Amino acid sequence: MSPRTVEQYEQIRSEKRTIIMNAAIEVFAEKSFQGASVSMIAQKAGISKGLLYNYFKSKEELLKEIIKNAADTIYQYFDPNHDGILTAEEFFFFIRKNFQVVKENVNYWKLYSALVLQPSVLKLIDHDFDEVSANYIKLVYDLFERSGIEDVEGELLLLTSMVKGAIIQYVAMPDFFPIDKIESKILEYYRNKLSV
Amino acid sequence: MSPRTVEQYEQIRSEKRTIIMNAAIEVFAEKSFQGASVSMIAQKAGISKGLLYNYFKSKEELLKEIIKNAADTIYQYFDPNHDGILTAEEFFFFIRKNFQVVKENVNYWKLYSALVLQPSVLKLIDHDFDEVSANYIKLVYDLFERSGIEDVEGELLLLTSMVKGAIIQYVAMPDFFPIDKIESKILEYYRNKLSV
Amino acid sequence: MSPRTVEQYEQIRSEKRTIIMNAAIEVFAEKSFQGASVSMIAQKAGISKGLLYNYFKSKEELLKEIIKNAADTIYQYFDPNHDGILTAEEFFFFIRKNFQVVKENVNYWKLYSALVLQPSVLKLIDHDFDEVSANYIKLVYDLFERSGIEDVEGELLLLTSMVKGAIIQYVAMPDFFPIDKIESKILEYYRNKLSV
Amino acid sequence: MSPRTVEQYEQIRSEKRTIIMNAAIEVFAEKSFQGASVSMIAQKAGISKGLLYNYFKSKEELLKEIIKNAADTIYQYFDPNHDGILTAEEFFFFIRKNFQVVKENVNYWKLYSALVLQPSVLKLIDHDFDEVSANYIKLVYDLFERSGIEDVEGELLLLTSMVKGAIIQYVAMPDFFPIDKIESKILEYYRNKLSV
DNA sequence: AATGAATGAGGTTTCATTCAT
DNA sequence: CATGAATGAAACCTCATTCAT
Repeated sequence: MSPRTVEQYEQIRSEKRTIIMNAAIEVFAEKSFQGASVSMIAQKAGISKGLLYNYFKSKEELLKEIIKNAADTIYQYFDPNHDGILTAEEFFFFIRKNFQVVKENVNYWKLYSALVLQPSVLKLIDHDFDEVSANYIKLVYDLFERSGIEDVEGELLLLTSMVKGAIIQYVAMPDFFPIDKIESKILEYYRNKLSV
Repeated sequence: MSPRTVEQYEQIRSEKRTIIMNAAIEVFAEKSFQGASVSMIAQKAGISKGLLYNYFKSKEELLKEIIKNAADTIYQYFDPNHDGILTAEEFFFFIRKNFQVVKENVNYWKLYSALVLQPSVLKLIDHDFDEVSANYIKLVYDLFERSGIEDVEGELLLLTSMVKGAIIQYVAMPDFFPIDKIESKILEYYRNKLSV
Repeated sequence: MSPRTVEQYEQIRSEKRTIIMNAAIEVFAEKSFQGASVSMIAQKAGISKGLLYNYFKSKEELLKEIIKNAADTIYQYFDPNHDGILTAEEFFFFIRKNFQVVKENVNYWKLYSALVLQPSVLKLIDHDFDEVSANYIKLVYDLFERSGIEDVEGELLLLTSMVKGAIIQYVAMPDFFPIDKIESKILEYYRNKLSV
Repeated sequence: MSPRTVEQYEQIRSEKRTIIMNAAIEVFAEKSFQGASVSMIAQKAGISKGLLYNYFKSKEELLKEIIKNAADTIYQYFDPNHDGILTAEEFFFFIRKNFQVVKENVNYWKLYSALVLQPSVLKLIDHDFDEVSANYIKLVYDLFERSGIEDVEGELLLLTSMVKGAIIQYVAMPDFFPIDKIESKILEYYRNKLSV
């Protein structure tokens, strides 16, 4: 009958936050940020609307936290060794990792892809990850240059287009789009280009 | 002040419909279907809410009509000569036309791209165009096969990914993404493949 | 069947605004700003909650408009002739007018008196009227000085206290507090002081 | 670590009750009864919401207890010697005490003044003190009569108005309103009237 | 005695849609 | 054809209160 300890409370909060955020990712992905209601999210999370507001001070805040949380997770995956050099091997690893992360978080990426197209919501979210992303692009740029590729900028555009196009088609129809096949195809393309 | 003829009336109606639909495309693209209010659309179209409902019986209907109308327009562009054969030249024309259409209707494609990611809204709209699209893919398939390309399916996946990836990046940031450059790059890629 | 003219719409809006504001004054006076719900106000005004928001963009805004509107009305009563001189006669008239205005707008003054005690709400409202009020006090100050009153500041404090005390007691219990009697008493007090 | 005695427990409870009530007075004065949340009060008291409900069974109950507690305290100050006679000296003492009590409990009086204007909340609270108050008025009435004052009722109205007006102005702006000056002024007024 | 997670009713606000004019 | 006032359902959010620990 003694009251819960601070640790117990913290664990409850942390676990419930995760439950809510996961529920929200699902509903946002299905209905879009604006189309999803807080009631739906609470219901999917198995809690009352009121409690959701105990954990997140608004629907907007909930979205921000989801993005922030995902960004933090992805940082870890992609933070390259900071020697400033990206080898061809690392590049292939990066591509594969990229697809793996998407496959493991389809709903998150669906949500994120929709946000990218929605300026009015996009401006709500932090863009810390943009910098990491830009750094990575820079490393790939250097790799392409070192590998004797002529039109480096064009090749980078092609890379981002292929990858983003594959991801968008996959998250739009995860049960039908053959993501593994396109992944192989992209890797194959670069195997030739980077003439390992 | 002679009374207007039936034709005149119909033309007026048709023009106003277009004005409303264009306003709606803009607002939908900016705010998403759910985030856009009928008031905003009416205001942007320069008419009253009531009149909007005179032309479209609901917000949903308005969306459907936009999609249908765009599909009709695009039919015209892409309906190939029905001889069942797509030449390499026609293929290149098709790619170029594709990008041109996107560049001329950025907001429409932004809206459409967002819809593709939103199953709950997507199911509202007609999918007549899907068939045309599938036919076209079939023609490209045949062309690739005829051209001695080995992994035809993989190559098709790569094509749709590159194009969709380019489009999505462009509509997300039309002022910054170098769409012409990626267009050239894609064309170049197929110039090699199709060994014209 | 022809649509309403702009004038007709303006009249409707103007009349309904007044109806809503009057309903709100009553409910605010009875329940306080925070204790009054928009539903109550709409019900008392005989309209739907939604319509209220067509006229006032928030409950706060409604309060502000009430205060502003009242201030404007009261300006007219009290704007003195701008010769910068207040005669004893004018002073008596001012006191009487003051009480009359309160008696004719009990609920408004009840609301206003409560607001004065509530800093968190008070800061929402404009204080344009404060200046007019300060000017008036200045004129009374001069009158008292001209009339040979010794402790002018003390006498001013006494004046505002008597008047405000009378008003507060009256608005708290309008059916029981003998406002006319206290009014006479105050006037009598100054008749002696100003030895007309 | 000997177990606490019943007395110790009760003292602890009593002290905590006081802490909570003081916190509540502050928050009620700042935000009004309806605008203050139980969370704010608990936070200001430095305890949890749950514990607050251990001491007071509802927000309403907390308000009632505050009023009751204050009334009890004030009884002590003002319960006159029960000989049924109020001397002029005692009257002056009463006035001074009155202002002193207000100055020492600004927030309580601010809260109380706001309540007086709010019938819907006012009816929640006990009005035991009203009787004491009425008795006191009676004693003052007698004093005025004995002192040869002509319009006794009018003079009583003036008295309550002056005092309440001074208090209300003071509690509305305690840092600016010169309460000591108006206190002297009122005392002076009665020194003349009661021709001591 | 003490905590804060949890609820649910009810508050404020928005908006698709209808309708009198 | 055209207006915008009006509605009502449903959205977001708050908060007094309860309860397991």
